[in-house]
Amino acid sequence: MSQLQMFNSRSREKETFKPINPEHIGMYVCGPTVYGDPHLGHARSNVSFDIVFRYLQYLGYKVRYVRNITDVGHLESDADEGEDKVAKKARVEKLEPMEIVQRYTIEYHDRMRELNSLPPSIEPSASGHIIEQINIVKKILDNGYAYESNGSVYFDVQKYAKDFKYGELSGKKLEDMLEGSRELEGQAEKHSSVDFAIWKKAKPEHIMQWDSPWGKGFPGWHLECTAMSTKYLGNHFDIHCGGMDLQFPHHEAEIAQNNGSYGEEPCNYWLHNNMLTIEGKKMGKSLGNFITLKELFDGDHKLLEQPYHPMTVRFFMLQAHYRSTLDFSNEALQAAEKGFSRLMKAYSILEKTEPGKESKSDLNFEKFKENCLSALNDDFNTPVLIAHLFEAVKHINALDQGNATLNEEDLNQFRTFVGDMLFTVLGLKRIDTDSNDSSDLVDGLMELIIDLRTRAKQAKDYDTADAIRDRLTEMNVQLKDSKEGTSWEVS
RNA sequence: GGUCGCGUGGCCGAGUGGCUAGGCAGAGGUCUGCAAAACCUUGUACAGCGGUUCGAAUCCGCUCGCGACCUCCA
Repeated sequence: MSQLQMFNSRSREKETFKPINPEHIGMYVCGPTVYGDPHLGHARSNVSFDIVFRYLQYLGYKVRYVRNITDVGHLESDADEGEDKVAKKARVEKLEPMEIVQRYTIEYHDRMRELNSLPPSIEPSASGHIIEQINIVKKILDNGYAYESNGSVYFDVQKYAKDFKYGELSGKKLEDMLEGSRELEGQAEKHSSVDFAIWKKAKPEHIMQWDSPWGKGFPGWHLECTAMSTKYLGNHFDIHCGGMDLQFPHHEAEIAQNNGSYGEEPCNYWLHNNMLTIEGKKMGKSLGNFITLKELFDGDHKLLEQPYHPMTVRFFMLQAHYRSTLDFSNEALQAAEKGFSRLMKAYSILEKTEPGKESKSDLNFEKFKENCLSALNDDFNTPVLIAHLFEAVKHINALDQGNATLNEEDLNQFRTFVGDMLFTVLGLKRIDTDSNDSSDLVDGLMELIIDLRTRAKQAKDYDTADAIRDRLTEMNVQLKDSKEGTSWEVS
């Protein structure tokens, strides 16, 4: 059996995963800044690392999954200038900042639940860890890697770079960064353009501010993750995840802060998911082409031809590798919708399949299982896993059509394993599209209609039979004739 | 401008020196009164030009095209 390998952004290589503790794993994911509706990009990141969480658990590890809520400190525009995102939204909406935070945190949770992502073990918020953040600032100051300037505290990148390596994660060279930048006239708070704020002085009118040794202020954006990851996972843990766009400056700053305060890097493995594109362009706030999950699920956006079920969206994302860019289009999502439906129908058949006396099938279960797990072990390669599961669909259909049989033991292990892959690891779940969610009355009426049509057919009154079918089609009710009889589905 | 990545069949998307990716669409078939659905079978490919090699979509070089980060974003 292959070992779990993951692509470590830190080394730019796939590495065999070796946990710090043989049983327990610490995993930190950069969560959302809760100042707006969760969008497709949030879903991609969330689903990508939900798979990591799920698979590690499937392998038997006990995983502490910490994912933060950023509710203060994340500034608009330039790294250390501009307004706090949450505060700005609060001003625009004429609400308390914490009302904004509450609203969008709930939105995020609701959407992620619809995507069937598991909640993290701990979900700390930045504003709830001000004391911890102040303590880290103190440590960094004590170690000499930061300086106070006019009530703010800045990380001294050039001094830090003398003792540690800076820029390795994102492949940046400090000289290049210094060369390419110019000092801002009259804004000499920062000694250098490459320095970043770890504590920011608050203007009197700033709504969110706390007392600190340096006066009233608020923490720098990068600091929260250092404070909360070290608090809940220790100074050095296993896996840190986030979007590729966070690699610089956010994660680079985290490494610097961790080194600058505790003298060691935060984690062994850095995992980054790639961006989602819309018509080949990155989806982004500034481009105005982002689609919120609510719009996607409701079909309420000018780019959308129809609503897409959260499970379709999840499956669509899992059909691409998390480190590849994924291009969004109606065509691609509709293809995913059909493929997903086929996969789920096959599992339903597998559930109902009766065991035979002996096994007569082309299925090589051990090989199939190994293929599936090898795919996951190869840096969580869900598209390859899904390809193998579609191979299983062929075997399942063969069982259904009597072209193959499995004895009870073989059938059970096959069914259990396929179910584990689909539901436990990939986190998919079935969509009820057939008569399951309709009322007894509708079921009864449909039974009556189908019976009348069947009688018409038996009497060779095809005009009536076709009229019934056409009228139902107009109402989006599809009749499906088969040897066993006629069933129906709302399309 | 600097740094990095990508270009696979009608569409999406794996693979990364020789061995079928897969899904959707298309084509053919089974079933059916017909159709749909379902199931089975199946064609088309590695941006271009050179090079390395017994052999390259896969390695190297160049060209073209696209994108990302460097500035808020998952």
